[in-house]
Amino acid sequence: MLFRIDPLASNPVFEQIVFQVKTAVARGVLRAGDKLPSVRDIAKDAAINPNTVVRALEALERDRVIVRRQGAGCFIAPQSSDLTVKARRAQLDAMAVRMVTEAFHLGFSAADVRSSIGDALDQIRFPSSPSSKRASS
Amino acid sequence: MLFRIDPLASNPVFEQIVFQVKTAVARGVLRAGDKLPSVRDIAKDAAINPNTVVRALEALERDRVIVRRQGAGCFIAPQSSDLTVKARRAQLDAMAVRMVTEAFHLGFSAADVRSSIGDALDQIRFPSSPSSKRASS
Amino acid sequence: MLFRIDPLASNPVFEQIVFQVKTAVARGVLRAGDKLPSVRDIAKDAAINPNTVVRALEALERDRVIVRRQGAGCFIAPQSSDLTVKARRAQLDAMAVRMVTEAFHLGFSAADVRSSIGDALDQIRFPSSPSSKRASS
Amino acid sequence: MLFRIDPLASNPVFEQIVFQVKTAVARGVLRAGDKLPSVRDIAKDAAINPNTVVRALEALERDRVIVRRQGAGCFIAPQSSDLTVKARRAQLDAMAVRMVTEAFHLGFSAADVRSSIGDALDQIRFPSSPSSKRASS
DNA sequence: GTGGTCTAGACCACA
DNA sequence: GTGGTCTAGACCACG
Repeated sequence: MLFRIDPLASNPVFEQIVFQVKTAVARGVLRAGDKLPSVRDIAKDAAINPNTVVRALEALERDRVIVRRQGAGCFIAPQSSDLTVKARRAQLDAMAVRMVTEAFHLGFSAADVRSSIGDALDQIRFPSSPSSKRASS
Repeated sequence: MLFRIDPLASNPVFEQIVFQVKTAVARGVLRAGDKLPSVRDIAKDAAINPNTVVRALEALERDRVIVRRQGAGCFIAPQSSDLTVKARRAQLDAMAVRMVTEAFHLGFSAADVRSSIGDALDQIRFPSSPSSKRASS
Repeated sequence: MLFRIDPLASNPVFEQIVFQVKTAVARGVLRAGDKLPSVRDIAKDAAINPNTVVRALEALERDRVIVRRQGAGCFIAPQSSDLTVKARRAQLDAMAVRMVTEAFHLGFSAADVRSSIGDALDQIRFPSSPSSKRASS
Repeated sequence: MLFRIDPLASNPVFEQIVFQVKTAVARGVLRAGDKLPSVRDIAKDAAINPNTVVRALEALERDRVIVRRQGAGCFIAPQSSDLTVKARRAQLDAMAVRMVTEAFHLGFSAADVRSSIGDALDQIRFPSSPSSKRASS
């Protein structure tokens, strides 16, 4: 897997990596058990500092997107979350409010927002059982 | 108007102020021409440094949410985006992809996302002329 | 790159920095991707406070002249205006009216103004594609 | 004469007054010897603070656009300047460089700038002898 | 009274 | 090392 790092982007490099892995997982490009390239390979491919790659992997492990096994490498984790339903719901709603507010200030209508969200959802490979209760606790 | 600042939150204090003003405008609590409290008053209310308030107001002026007038105060600006349709659309879509991706990793379904967005949209007071009403969702 | 700061000038120090960077870009001295000196170096060179430099860089980023990347530095951005043609044109015309009016009160003729503008234009390195070549002057 | 004050403008109120007087003179709407309304009339018309009007008149007197006579009122002055040719030329060129630089960063071409300046010049009523030597000293 | 600018010095996040 | 944020306190310009 290759990462496309935009050196002129406003967000940090490590965050770009994190988001690209998350996107790949969400779109089914990466699946549970898949192995990520080594830190040094990622760093060489993307021409970035290995420490930055490590930071990205730490963030991904924190979010339970990957698991890091000593000497073996990093693997995509089966989807799970250790957050409570309430906490997860609060995060989702906060993101929704934020997005909708910014969209308002950009001059978009409610229909515009729904349309954009719809387009984004179409690119995601959701698990077969579409219930919000599948995540743990 | 009062600001609720969480000094322990991960996002910067000045950004919390920015978002709270944007939310108030989007919900119709603040309207074009309304005057914000003075820098000193906001700082005292929120128990933060006046310079931090100034930084928030600078960001709000940059986003055309308020105008700052020396000696007079800060006022909510009439909504007007000088940005290209293309640039605005790109921002909206990026936010949508980001939100949907994060929602996926939190274990939510497409229906959950649509529902959360719908709830958030219900709290916004959009301008009277509903521009592009496209078929969506 | 060195900055020449006049602490006694009527315009703010941070604005002097902003204008000097913009001039350097317009004259081709600085090009897209070029790295600016660090905040601390600029502050030391110009004998001003680092926060003042930061303020200048924030203004330059707002105007899309530079991008700031945490931990990496500040870089000249590729030229790209996300502003509406109408908004940009309004800004240009306002500047023209202002300049011409002030020139009149300084006792200059129309020819003087055109000559001065011509001299200034000769120092700018415009992009290769000469967009709208309208009949003028 | 009435002043149009834009409470949402970025520039100070007193500066708006100054510029409107200068524009009126440059366009021949106001001529040497014409009397301006009293401070209190201007303040009442524009719904602004009398002190702000006084500040504007002081600035206009400093620029030799008007003369203030005790008890008589303010009058448009015959065009003159106490600046040296060199100083005036420097001011003109600085304005030109500034305008051209900003125009560059807005994405305009040299032709665009010349055209905009030409339009602005067409609105000015220059004195019959179009020489830059008519101003004093 | 309002906001605008500048200084000095601290601590944190990113590469 | 880089920039990002915050505090504290000063002085000036505008209404």
